[in-house]
Formats: sequence, C-alpha cells, structure tokens
Amino acid sequence: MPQRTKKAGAAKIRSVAFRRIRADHSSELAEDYVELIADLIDEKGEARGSDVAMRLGVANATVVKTLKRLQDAGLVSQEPYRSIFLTGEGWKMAEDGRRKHKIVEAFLLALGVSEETARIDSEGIEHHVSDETLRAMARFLARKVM
Amino acid sequence: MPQRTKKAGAAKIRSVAFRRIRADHSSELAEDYVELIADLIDEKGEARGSDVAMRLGVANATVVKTLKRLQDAGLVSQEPYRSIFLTGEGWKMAEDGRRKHKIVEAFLLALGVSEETARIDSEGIEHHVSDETLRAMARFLARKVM
DNA sequence: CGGAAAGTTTAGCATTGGCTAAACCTATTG
DNA sequence: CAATAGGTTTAGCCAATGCTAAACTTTCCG
Ligand SMILES: [Mn+2]
Ligand SMILES: [Mn+2]
Ligand SMILES: [Mn+2]
Ligand SMILES: [Mn+2]
Repeated sequence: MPQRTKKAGAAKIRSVAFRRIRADHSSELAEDYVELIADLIDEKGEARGSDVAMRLGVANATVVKTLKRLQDAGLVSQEPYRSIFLTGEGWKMAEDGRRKHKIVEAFLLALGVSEETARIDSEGIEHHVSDETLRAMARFLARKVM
Repeated sequence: MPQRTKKAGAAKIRSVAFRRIRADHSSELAEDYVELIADLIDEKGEARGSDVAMRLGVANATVVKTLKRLQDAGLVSQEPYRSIFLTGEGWKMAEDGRRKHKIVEAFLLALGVSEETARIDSEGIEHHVSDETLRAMARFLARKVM
C-alpha cells in the first residue's frame, strides 16, 4: 500500500511544526519569568514575587507555584518570604531571551509598526522564532542601518 | 505616595503584553484545529478525527476531547463515528486564519528563510501577530514584488 | 518590644490539553 | 449475513497554569 504510506508520511512531516509549537509553549513561561526576574534585579536590585506577579498580571499565588517549578528545573533559587535569585543556568536563559527579544522588537520597529505594538507582539513572537529566522531579522536590521 | 502609585501603574501597563499572550494562547488551538479541518475538507472532501490527530501529532483521544470543546464553542459539529463539519463561525475563523497564516509564511520567505523554516515558524508566529503587524508584513511583501 | 498592617505562602479548586488502555461501533469479507 | 478487523470513543490518569480565601511571616510603629 504505497498510497497509504505516502499519505501517512506527509502527515507526519506536517506534524513537525505542531510538535515544535507545543515544545515552544512549554519553555515559554520559564523564559518570560527568568527574563523578568533579571530585569527586576537590574532595575531595583532585587526581584520580589509580588513584582513578578504585578508585571505578568497574575495572582501572587500563581507566581509562588510557578517559581517552585522553576526551582526544580534549576533556574531560580528562593527562600520563603525572601526575594528571588537566578542560578547560572537561569542567567544564561535570561540573557539569551533578552538578546532574542531585543532583535525581534527592533525588527518589528524597523518594519514600521508602532512602539506599543512592537512591545506587545514581540513578547509573544520571540518564543516561536527559530535561529534561522532570527538571523534573517538581524540581517534585515543591519541592511536597514546602511 | 505618588512614587508607589507610579510604579504600580507602569507594571500594569507592562502586564498588557502578557495578558494578550495568555489570550492568544487560549484561542490558538481552536484556530489551528479549524484551519486544519478546512484544509482536510478541501483536500479530501471530509475531515476525520484521525486525520486531524495524525497531522497535529497527538493521540486520537486528545482530538476527540478537544473537538467536544470546539463543539461547545460553536465552531464545529460532529456525530459520533462520523466526520467533522465546520459551522459558519468555524469557516469564518478558518478563512481568517488561513489568510493570516499565508501572509506570515510569505513574509518569512520574502525575508529570506528556507521553505521549511517558514512553514514551521509561521505556524507559531501567526497567533501572536496583531493586525498592525500583519499590515506591515503585507506592505513589505507588496514593496518586495515591485 | 509587642501588636497590627502589610506582604507571602498554603490549601483547595477549576480548566486545558496531553497520554494509554479498554470498550465500543462500522465495515469488509468469507 | 455473521464474524472479525480496524477505526473511534470513553474512562481515567497526569501536569501545567490560573484563581480565591485562609493561614502564616515579616516589618514597622507606638
Ligand atoms: Mn522576552
Ligand atoms: Mn515573551
Ligand atoms: Mn494557521
Ligand atoms: Mn498555528
């Protein structure tokens, strides 16, 4: 049954994109948390759970629960009632995220959208941009400058 | 305490982006389902749950459960053991999704990424692109053609 | 320094979106 | 036309991410 095999093969190839998206989603929240924590530490000297909750627009309790998962994942460390720290791995993820985020946001601005839209859209798009697309965006920015 | 009020206000403004992302995520799955169902109907004349499962790369049981939610949301209709139909609202969402998806994919190609990357990245990016950004992408494409 | 106010965590609940295994229909075929 | 093979649904589990209300610490002030 070559017909059937060919069809199943094509469907499997298509499913690659959706599998990637599901993987992206499972790392997305962690990326936003560590980036936000890094920003708070740089801006204010420390990151408190309630600041994170405020900026994300979620309840305090949600942040507490998520931080526990991130702690298990080795990205952050925290004592109860104390502020949040990033591990080495956490800092690395935050830096990578910031770099990517900046490129995507600058790219959208260069494309001609408003600052507000660039800020909002880049917050979601950043997590679904492959290295190849990121390079293409950086190339576009470089060309634009000339 | 004007200081404190100002800070809270700034944080709330920032939270807009994250709220938008959470909203995008909750509609994302529905958009992909109806678009996929529309494609299957156009390609093969009917959409079966198992085809949807195959293309998404998830188990059959997951599709059954999700279709129930989409039915409650008024997007699809289905009898047990029969193929899937889109409601009027479902077709509208599918058409809107296809239009948006095509623009994003064509845009990535025009930016210079490979076909495979354009296909994969656009599947995720499409759900986080505002109307304003979509218009900017369309403008870029139009300019590129000249 | 002892309480009260403010800030933080815990408890408990709901929804979404995955999975496997078992039960259930449909359709083919002998 | 009856048995069975194959496709579909149900049952029941799990993890992630959100919420509110209650309990618990810390901080600050009189
Ligand atoms: Mn980011
Ligand atoms: Mn983000
Ligand atoms: Mn799409
Ligand atoms: Mn998609």
